[in-house]
Amino acid sequence: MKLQQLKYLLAIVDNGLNITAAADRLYTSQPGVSKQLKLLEEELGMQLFTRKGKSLHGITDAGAQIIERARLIMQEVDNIRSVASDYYQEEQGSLAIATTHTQARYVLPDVIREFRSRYAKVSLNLHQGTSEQIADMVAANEIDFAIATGSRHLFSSLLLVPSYHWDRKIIVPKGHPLTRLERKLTLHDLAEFPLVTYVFSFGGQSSLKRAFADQGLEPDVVFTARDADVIKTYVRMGLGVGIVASMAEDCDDQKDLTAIDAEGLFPRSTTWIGFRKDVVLRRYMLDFVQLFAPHVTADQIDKMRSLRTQADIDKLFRDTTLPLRGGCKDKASVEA
Amino acid sequence: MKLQQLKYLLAIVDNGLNITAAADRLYTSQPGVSKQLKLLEEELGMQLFTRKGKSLHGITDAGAQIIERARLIMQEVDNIRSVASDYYQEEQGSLAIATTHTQARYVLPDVIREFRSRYAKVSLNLHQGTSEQIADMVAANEIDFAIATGSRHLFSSLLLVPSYHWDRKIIVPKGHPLTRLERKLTLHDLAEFPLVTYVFSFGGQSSLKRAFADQGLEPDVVFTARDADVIKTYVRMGLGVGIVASMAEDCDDQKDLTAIDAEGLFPRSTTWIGFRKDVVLRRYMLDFVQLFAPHVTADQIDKMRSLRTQADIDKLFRDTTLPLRGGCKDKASVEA
DNA sequence: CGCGTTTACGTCGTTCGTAACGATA
DNA sequence: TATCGTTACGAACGACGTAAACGCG
Repeated sequence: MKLQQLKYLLAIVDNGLNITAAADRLYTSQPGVSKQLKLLEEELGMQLFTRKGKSLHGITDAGAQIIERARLIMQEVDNIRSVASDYYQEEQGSLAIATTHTQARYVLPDVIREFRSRYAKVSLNLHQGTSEQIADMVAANEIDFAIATGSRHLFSSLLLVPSYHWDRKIIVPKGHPLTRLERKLTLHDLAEFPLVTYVFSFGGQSSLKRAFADQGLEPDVVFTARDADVIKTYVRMGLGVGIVASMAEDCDDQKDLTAIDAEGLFPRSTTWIGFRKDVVLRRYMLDFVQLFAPHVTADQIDKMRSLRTQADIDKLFRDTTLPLRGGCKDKASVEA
Repeated sequence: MKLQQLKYLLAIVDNGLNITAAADRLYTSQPGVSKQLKLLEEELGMQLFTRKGKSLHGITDAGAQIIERARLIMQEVDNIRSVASDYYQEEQGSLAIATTHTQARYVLPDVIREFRSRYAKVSLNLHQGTSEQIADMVAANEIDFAIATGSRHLFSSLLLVPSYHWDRKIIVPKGHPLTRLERKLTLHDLAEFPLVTYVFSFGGQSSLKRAFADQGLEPDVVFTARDADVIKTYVRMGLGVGIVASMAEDCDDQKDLTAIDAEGLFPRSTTWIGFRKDVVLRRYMLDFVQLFAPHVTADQIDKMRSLRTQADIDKLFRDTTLPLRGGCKDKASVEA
């Protein structure tokens, strides 16, 4: 048995049992891949795949178990390389992050600026998508970190570190009736207006819709989008009242928009950063987590290296209070 | 990186960082091993070992992590072979069992006879030793199953399946005063006589000594041995009263010895069979467990394949009542 | 006949064992 | 000088890629 045979095996599986496609992906010749598979099957004394003529057509029961273990092996091979690289070239490597628009647009810029200044040689890859798309990238082992809100059920193969809380903000054009409200805004007030908010992808059941329903209200959602910038654009057009994540409030918006704090109106959300249980975290990766979730102590970061279950993580952060993230830092002008 | 390099690496570590010894163990040349280590270190870009002159003298920090992962990889390689072998040659393989004398001499013969008749082609290796020696064999990954009583703290890397309970039996020469006792035997009665029993290797603190101490008694242990046959021999010589595991009562003993049930005098013991968490169990191994612990159902056996923590095992057997093992099957004659 | 796999074969790089050399205590 | 590791080198082996054949739809 050779590591290369296992690598080829996984490539075949990951390319729909098409040896030619696997060979292309591996930048090698098709007969070579074919031969190594044959050799592996001969050594193990069994067929890993069922055949239909010459083509591979399915995976045998034992084959499935073997493939699973082969994945584990290749993962550990990567981990060995990681440990070694971390040792002799702390500063070099790559970091792939998958996240949603809100994080990528409003939260990560500061984090990434700081990270880049510290690790100029680490190449960064930011992948953006819905929670489901992020989960797919996780499953394909294409990313190092996933950052999202809620949707924990989609990410059971990751360890999730809770990073911060956030509330919603109501975005309206300047001079909108809601800005003249003397008292605290209520859901009833909101239900009076057409609403513009996120496509309900995160959190499964929309916590937003439920908040209205709990008060017997049915909101008039006239438009949904996946990102706050689009929502704001339509709010500017007067299409309706925007409901966005508090981080999505931009200081620049204040020229023509007013953000109203919606703290308490909707359940508070928690954003987490997650990484695969079975992957070695390099130094710069740990530092990234700490930059993203600054409340995490150096001690906690070091302990994370060895933890392998979500229960361990939960225990580690049990007594930690998460920060609450707002949007525009210039508080005075927001109030004005 | 090649699997062979990892294999060589582990051989070096397991032979006290002596490359020559590792090469001998691997049935290959010393320069070959040396070279592959060099290549591995070059590929990883770091030293796995510290050197003193040319000799290896220690393991670097990162090296230790890498060695650990290499072990995992080689284990999974073995597991892949196991899965394959189980698939195409159910009947062939080997089975190494480490256990104490009592099991090997009195309990396993029946189990192994049955096992051999079912799997004639599986080569059996029975290793005998104290709990500590068994633990060493487990650590060296030399055995498939460990069977012992108590001593759970020594076997945290194994999953332990509780198999049966047993009490002690008191062994005396025929016509001994204790055989003429009209009432139930007590510890006070026993404390009157010199005692012959096991070396206190299993269970750490001797539960036997404690039982006496709890009643303010100090037993006069005149002789200890590691196995019941030796104890019986000395009981026959009139050295003292023997205290042995109930399984150690042999029907043949009745010619010149009398066994007295000591149920209730000492805490009941539980014998378990354990296997490494990280090893694939082959069909014949599962069958062996079932032969050894017949109260385990086929369903439970199948589930064991996927369980990986002791808590899972405990849960699986929570509602199972263990059998109580005695010695000589011919009850009537024992009473006589 | 197109698609995908297997077979055949020449080339090239790697591994292996032997033998000689080097370093250490 | 005994022990242990490295270097050197020729032989054997294995992996790779190209070209051609095969089997299936």
